[in-house]
Amino acid sequence: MSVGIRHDDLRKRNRAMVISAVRRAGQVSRTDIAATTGLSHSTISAISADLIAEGILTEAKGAEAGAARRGRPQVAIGLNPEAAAVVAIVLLFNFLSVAVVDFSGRVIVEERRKLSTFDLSEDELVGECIAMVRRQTARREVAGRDVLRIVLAVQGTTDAVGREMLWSPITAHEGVDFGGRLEKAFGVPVTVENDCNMIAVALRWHDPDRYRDDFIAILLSHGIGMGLVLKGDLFTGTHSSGGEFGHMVHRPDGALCRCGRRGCVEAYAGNYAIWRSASGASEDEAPISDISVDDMARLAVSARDHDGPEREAYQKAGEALGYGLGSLFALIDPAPVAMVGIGAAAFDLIEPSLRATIGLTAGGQHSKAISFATYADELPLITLGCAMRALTFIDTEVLAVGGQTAARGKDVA
Amino acid sequence: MSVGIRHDDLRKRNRAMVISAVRRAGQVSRTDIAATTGLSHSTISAISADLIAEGILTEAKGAEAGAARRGRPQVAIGLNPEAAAVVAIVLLFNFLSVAVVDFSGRVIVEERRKLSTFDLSEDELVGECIAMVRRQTARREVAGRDVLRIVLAVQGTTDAVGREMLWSPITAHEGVDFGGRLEKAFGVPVTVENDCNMIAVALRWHDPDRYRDDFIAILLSHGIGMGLVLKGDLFTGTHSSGGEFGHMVHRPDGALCRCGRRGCVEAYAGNYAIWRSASGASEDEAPISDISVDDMARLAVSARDHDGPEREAYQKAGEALGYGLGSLFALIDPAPVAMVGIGAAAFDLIEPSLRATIGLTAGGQHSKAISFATYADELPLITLGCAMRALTFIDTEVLAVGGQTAARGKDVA
DNA sequence: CATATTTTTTCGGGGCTCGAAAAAAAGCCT
DNA sequence: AGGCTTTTTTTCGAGCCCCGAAAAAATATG
Repeated sequence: MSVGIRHDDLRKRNRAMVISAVRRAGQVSRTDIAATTGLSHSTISAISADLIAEGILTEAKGAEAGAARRGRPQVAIGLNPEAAAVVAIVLLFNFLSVAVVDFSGRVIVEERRKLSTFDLSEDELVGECIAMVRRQTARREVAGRDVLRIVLAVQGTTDAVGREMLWSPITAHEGVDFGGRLEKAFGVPVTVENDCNMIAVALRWHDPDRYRDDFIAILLSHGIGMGLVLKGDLFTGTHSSGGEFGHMVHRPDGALCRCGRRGCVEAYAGNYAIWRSASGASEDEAPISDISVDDMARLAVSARDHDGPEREAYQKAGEALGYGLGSLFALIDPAPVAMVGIGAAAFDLIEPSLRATIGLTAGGQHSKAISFATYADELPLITLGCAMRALTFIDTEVLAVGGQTAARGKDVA
Repeated sequence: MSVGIRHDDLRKRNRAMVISAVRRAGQVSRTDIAATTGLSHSTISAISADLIAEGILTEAKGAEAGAARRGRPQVAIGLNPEAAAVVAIVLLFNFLSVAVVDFSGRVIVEERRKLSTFDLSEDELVGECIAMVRRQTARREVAGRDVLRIVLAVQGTTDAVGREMLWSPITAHEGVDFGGRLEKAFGVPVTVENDCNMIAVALRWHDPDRYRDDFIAILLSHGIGMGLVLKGDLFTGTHSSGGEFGHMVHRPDGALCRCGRRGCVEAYAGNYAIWRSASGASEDEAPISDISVDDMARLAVSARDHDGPEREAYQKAGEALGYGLGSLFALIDPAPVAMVGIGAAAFDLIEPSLRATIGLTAGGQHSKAISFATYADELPLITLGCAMRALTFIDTEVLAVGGQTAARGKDVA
């Protein structure tokens, strides 16, 4: 807002522009970069020469597209996979995974493991993360790679600056400073992010045509989470990761929610809520926490098979989601929706009542035009989101250091 | 996202930075500008010399602050009031006002008038606006001023680019192209904005300490509107002005709303809803539209005087607003709230149930810390918002033309 | 093998910001 | 009163950066 733009910022920004153009396109010619950035050919030539000299980009001479057009052929520029590496940590209920990703976004090594998150002390929880990162970065496939950044995604709320996990359903501990503790352990910048926000980030890279400037990712699992991209930017709260769609109020004084309050969307549409409803239990009954993916899959099969409380439970979930989305759309206007997670595998059971309900709301005008897509497995998306977030951070920091100094360390060797 | 930053944009941006620094501060020295923008003294000196030469800024030699400090005294720089003028049009239910405002933000002339908006044809509605603008800009106080921009605020939804009024409670006509038609009439850029959004813009200028980066303005009048500022930017929907807080769903299948749907917040908290509820009418009864400000004032007096349906009606309104805010806060985190309009004059009747209710929601954690302020009269705020929006537009356009060309027309004479 | 075509690099020019030094405009002190 | 100190503002040269035009490079075509 108040900070002016210095003369040397200019190069910085334009370098960032070039890197991000290459990251988006994969392989591009200088001419194309000039076209998409609006900068002149001479500028692009100078900047890309620098970036190649610094080992950030590479000319891909092999594998000519062979368009066999007249004139000097374009030379494709791509990201140098060895320019850097990042670590993506995903911490969910009873589950931890770590992936090491190269500068071009390819996963080099990965580990996934179950663990009882709720039984661990705060130190143990952080320690498990650190241990797995150490184990994976020590593998020989990673040897020689410079890990420049770590991003950890966790269920629950995080602070807006990515330092702490404020609250999470995976543990009773609150305000865990994952950022600080991982930074101390590894000496590289670390941010902590909400899992659904990372899903949203991932979708943009996964399918940029569908998920461009405005869309919604809703995670249907034990709880209900949301990641929101508006006007091209990830939406976060003013202090926290925000976007607690699952805790918008569906019915005042309604069903008991895992959060201890009543009537939240999640208290109707979370796995535990569907399960509770299907089993005929009272809405006042405390949510249970150990419903497996297989349990939910069987429940869906049963609901598809015959009419009954199971089917009705899904229908109620659809209603809650429909009213919630209706209210959300009243605020932001309708946008494409991605349904992610095990609940998305039962979206056929949810969709009819969801669409019917959303049509009753102001935000759901043109409800037929609202498009839903489903992604049953959230983990790959969360990992991808973490990786891309880490990489784009680097993209705008490599540039900052770059230029004359070229003090990126590893390249000197 | 994709557009690079050219070399000549640099001056443009820094000129804009200087102008906006002056607009915020009113009267500032070059040294202060250098401090707030982070640019060097030499740059500020050069830019401010240009802007003064172009008649955009002026040195205020008179009225020395007289701090009597040692050293060369600062010379205060301010906006040149005669550099330009803008027009603020406010179109509400049965009401129209036009103000002409100078470059420094002072109102030069103003007219307010009642008219039966609902009985007018589309052409008449636009015609009334044009006529009043012509009348006011023709007054001798405005003589010689160059009107560079017009902003019209209207109740209801507008499109995100500020061209059309999409829907409004003040008329049955939809999709009225106020932007295009006013531009044709006056030959200057025109944008159409939502009234509550302009209230939010105004609050930032009215009380920048309280309303800085994140806050909510809620208009409590016949209907319920909202203007939202998040992370320093006015929040709008993806396609429309968005922020239809009044049409978030409070109770599924609940009270009949003016919009024809059921259970909206507005159907409990709008004037017509409070009136309906206080008069003991069914929630299914069609909303009436002719409740005067005086009627509502009397209703509030009666509610304060004795327990009964009047008081209960306000309490229900507070509940609806509380659940609505709770859901909103779940998405964006709590933020300061401004209650605006005639309903704000009865906020004492609403507040207890509102606070109690919001405390029941996930978004309402720390509900005691949420601060409310009230502004009973919305019109001055809407006018101020339009004016400031128009002026800040000019600030970033004057600069674009400025520089060597100096083709700002009027100055040449 | 010369020509046409397209991409990329080179080169000079014009702008912009910055830091340092100079100039300007006071108050302070002897 | 006059020189000194302090603070603000302007001036000036240096260093970058981007752009446009022209040159160079690399390939298909005839």
